[in-house]
Amino acid sequence: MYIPTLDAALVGKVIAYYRMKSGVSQEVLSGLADIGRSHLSAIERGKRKPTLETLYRICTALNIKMSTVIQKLEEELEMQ
Amino acid sequence: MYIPTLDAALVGKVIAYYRMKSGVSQEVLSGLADIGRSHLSAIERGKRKPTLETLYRICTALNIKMSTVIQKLEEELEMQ
DNA sequence: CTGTAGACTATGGTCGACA
DNA sequence: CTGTCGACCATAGTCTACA
Repeated sequence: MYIPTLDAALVGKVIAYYRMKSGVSQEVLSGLADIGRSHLSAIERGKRKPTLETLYRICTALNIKMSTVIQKLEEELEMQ
Repeated sequence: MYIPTLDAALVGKVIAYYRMKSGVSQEVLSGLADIGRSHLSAIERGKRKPTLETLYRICTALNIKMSTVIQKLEEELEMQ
């Protein structure tokens, strides 16, 4: 069973979408979620994939559910 | 804004739940998901937290959606 | 405000062996 | 079948600085 790797660009796209929807900058979000700003930048650009922990912190800071973000991600994945 | 760390034990509990529901051993699942068995063992016991990538591989191998697992996790988190 | 880069640290992940 | 350990390697994540 071959499983393709998770598309980092899609993950970043979805996270950026919800951040912008909340109208907050990377700077502010990274501060709220307590993660490095340059790292958040890398995640949104698909240069890095977050751990579940990091996704959790981002979602909590944005006051949205992880499942909401994951569902959006799954929709994007299906479109590929 | 203080965000508590994600409870690794809960994450492991949920993953173990869905693995057992599928009736597959850690050995088989780690093989299907192409991740190390000792690492899967550590995740289920809450000794380590997976990356989004790893969760994705596990869910794909179990033929379930990540969002399903995340929702279950969120239910558990709310109960705490 | 965001992208990038470098240097570094922490931890996720692999593999083999054994209870 | 699962837990654990040790040695390693890979990459997530931090921080500073500058375009």
